[in-house]
Amino acid sequence: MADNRVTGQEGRRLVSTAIRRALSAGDLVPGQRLVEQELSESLHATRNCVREALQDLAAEGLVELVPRRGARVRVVSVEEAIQITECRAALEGLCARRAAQHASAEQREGLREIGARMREAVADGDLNTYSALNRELHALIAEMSGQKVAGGLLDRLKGQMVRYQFRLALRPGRPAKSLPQHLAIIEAIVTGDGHAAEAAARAHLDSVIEELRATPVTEPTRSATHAVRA
Amino acid sequence: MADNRVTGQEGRRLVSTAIRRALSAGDLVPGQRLVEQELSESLHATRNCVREALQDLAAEGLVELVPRRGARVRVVSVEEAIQITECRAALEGLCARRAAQHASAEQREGLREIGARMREAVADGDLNTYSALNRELHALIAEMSGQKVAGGLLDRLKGQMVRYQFRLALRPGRPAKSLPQHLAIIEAIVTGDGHAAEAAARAHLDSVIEELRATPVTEPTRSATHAVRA
DNA sequence: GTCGGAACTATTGTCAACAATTTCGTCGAT
DNA sequence: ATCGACGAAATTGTTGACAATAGTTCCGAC
Repeated sequence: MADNRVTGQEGRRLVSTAIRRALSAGDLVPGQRLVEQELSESLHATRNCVREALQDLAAEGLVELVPRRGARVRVVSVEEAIQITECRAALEGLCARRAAQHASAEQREGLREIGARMREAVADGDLNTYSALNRELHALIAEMSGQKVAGGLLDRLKGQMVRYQFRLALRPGRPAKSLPQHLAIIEAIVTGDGHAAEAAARAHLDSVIEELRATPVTEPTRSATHAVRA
Repeated sequence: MADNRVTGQEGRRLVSTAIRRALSAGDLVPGQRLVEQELSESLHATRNCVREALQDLAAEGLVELVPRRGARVRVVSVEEAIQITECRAALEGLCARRAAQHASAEQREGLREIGARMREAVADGDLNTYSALNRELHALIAEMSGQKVAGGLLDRLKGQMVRYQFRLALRPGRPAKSLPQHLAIIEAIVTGDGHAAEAAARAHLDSVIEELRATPVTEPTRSATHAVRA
């Protein structure tokens, strides 16, 4: 099984997840070219696989596909990141409201637990755990709301934000600011106050927007030709 | 140029728009199979074109792509249509608010004009015109808001609703109910009252949800194999 | 008559070679 | 030195044939 090239629709999925991973790991930077042959060699897949995987990623808004000129990692400007977050505010507000309205007792208990663990993580200064809990919280709220459509849209939007989310989480003082916001969302949902839950979710993401506004402009990063690890 | 088959990325676009059109015209019903060869013949395109177009449509949520089993027109349940409309409410609320906040004087004037024409169309009982103005209004608000991301998501969501939108517009008494709602949205945006604009947009779509709830269940429509006109 | 299975058909998936296009470097003229 | 034209290399796009799979029909045994 040394150089058995991956193929078919399975390979297509493998290739796209490999690129996705490389993207969120920072191995691929925005603007970077994605050459089909290079990828097919480094990932041991057929060019066809790679091609189709790139189409999928383009449909998700992760790469930009210019005809006859190949694929690039899509550059998400700060302005666009702000707009994405505004959409997230609207959609997560919806999810929070619905979650508050009809969540089971166990689900509410689960929320409370995540809140407690978040408090702990921040107290311990454990950024990684806090970041993971953050994702877990937002995902749980989306699931609790029963809003599958909104959940799908949110996944999409978050996928396009990987770079910024990474950057924001590392900001000094960020956890101290976001923790109470998260706790407020949890409190409102547990209490069953839909209106408050929506307001809290919106307030949280408005704060993220504030943070984004203070983001230094990113240089267009034209070069950086490097491979994706298999 | 009788049977010069369309090809390439241009053909891909042509095929996908042809299918889109057939879909919203009702020539293709939910659940219907889309066989690559049939389509390539009726649309004078290569199978490759059709294949790629189908991928695009699947990415937009218009068709369902089952591996080794081909493409079908995706069936959108009433429940899902409701969820889609809830997302629309959240996103159009955002757009209305932003439009109210920073729209130019000419844009506000344009809104007012659409409102007047809507009134006329309803008074004349001209359903087609009213329906067209409806789409125009929503599109204009999205554009005025400057929210490109939200606009893109909304286009996507509306695309999945074609069948229901068609059905709802024909409902007796529907225009009489929706006209004042549309006028309220316009009024709030023209006035510059973001909060009211958001509330009005939401109220409008909540009313659409009410209407959807009163929709009879659609039969799964399994058969109906018919061609797409070129 | 019904069930199971075997051939057959219809349909999608894959590939490798070829075509077309862009990009980059080189060379010559001004 | 700068600019433009030309050509070579790199890269994407396209095609048609073939492989693999799902669906269907038909036949025979019980």
